[in-house]
Amino acid sequence: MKDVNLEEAIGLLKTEGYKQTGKRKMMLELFDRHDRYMTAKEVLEEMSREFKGLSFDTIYRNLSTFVSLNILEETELSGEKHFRFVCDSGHHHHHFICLDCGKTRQIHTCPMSALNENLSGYDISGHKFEIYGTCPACQ
Amino acid sequence: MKDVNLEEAIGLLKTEGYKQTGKRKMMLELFDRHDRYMTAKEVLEEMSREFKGLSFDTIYRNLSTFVSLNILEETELSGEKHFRFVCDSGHHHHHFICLDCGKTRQIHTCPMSALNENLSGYDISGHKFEIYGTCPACQ
DNA sequence: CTTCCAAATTAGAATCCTTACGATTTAACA
DNA sequence: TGTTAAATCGTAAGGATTCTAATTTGGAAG
Repeated sequence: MKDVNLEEAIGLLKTEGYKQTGKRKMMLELFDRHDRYMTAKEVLEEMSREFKGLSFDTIYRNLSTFVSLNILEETELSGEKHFRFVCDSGHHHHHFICLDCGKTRQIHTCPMSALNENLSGYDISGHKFEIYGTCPACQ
Repeated sequence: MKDVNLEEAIGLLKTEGYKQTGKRKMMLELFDRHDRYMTAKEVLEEMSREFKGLSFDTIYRNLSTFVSLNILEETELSGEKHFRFVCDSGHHHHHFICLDCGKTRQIHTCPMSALNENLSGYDISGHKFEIYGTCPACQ
C-alpha cells in the first residue's frame, strides 16, 4: 500500500523529467517510512549518515521539488517548515498534528463545507484547518 | 469604539506593571488605526519615521509583550509573524485573511464545534482555522 | 560501452527573520 | 528632584532558508 505510493513517487520523477538520484530515492523512502511531518534539518541529519557531506541546498531544493510534484505536503509549525508524504486517501481532508512526534491523524470534517458565512466578493485561494496536541503514543 | 480598546490596552500596561512609553503607545495606536495583520518590519518602518534609530529589539519585545497581555494576536503567514489588534467581539471566532493587505473578516463558524470525529485519547492543545484570499477592496 | 549535456549536487556565502547581550536611557514612584 | 527597575539602543548572534559558481553525475544518444 505505502510502497505503491513510494514507487509511484519515484516513477513520477522520471515521468516529469527529473533525474532519479540516490539522494532523492532515499529522501522519499525516509518520508514513506516515517509517515509524519519532518523538518529539513531532521531529513538532513538522517540522510547525512549515508551521504556524508550532503548539502543544505540539496535538501531544500528537493523538498521544494517534491511539494510542487504533489509528492509531499508542507505546513509551518513554530516557525519551521515541516513536510510529510502526501496522504493517499484520495479525498480532501485535514489533520490532527502531534506536536511531539509530528505524526498525524486525518480529520474528515472540512469547515469549508459547513461554512454558513456569506463570503461573496471575497476571492478565496485557500484555507487551513489544523488541530494541535499530543497523540496517545506521546502522552 | 475602537478608541475604547486602544485606551484599555494602554491602561492595561499600567495595570500589569508595565511602563507606558511613547513607543508602546505609538505601536498600539498603529495597530488600532490599521486594524489588520502587520509584520514586525512594517511596524518598524512606520515607527522609524517618528522614532529614528528605533531598535529591532524594542519592536519584537513589545510585540511579544502585547501578545502575552492578549492585546495583540499573532499568526504566521509565509514564514513571517503577523500581528493584529485582538478582536473585541468577545467570542471565539476565526478569520478570513487578505493576503494582499492583511485585513481580516470574522468567520463565526468554528470547525471544532461541528467536529464529528472521535478524538478521545488525543490531548488537544489548540487549533487553527484560517481562510486565505483577496478581499473585495484588493481585487 | 563511451560520450555528452543538462540536471543535480556541493561548499560556502548571503539573506531574512528573530532573539540575545551589555551599556545607556527613561518612566514612575517616593 | 533622586532613585531604581524597566525599557531602549546598538549591535551581534542565532537559526532557517536561499543563492551562486564550480563540480559531479544520471541517463539518453550514438
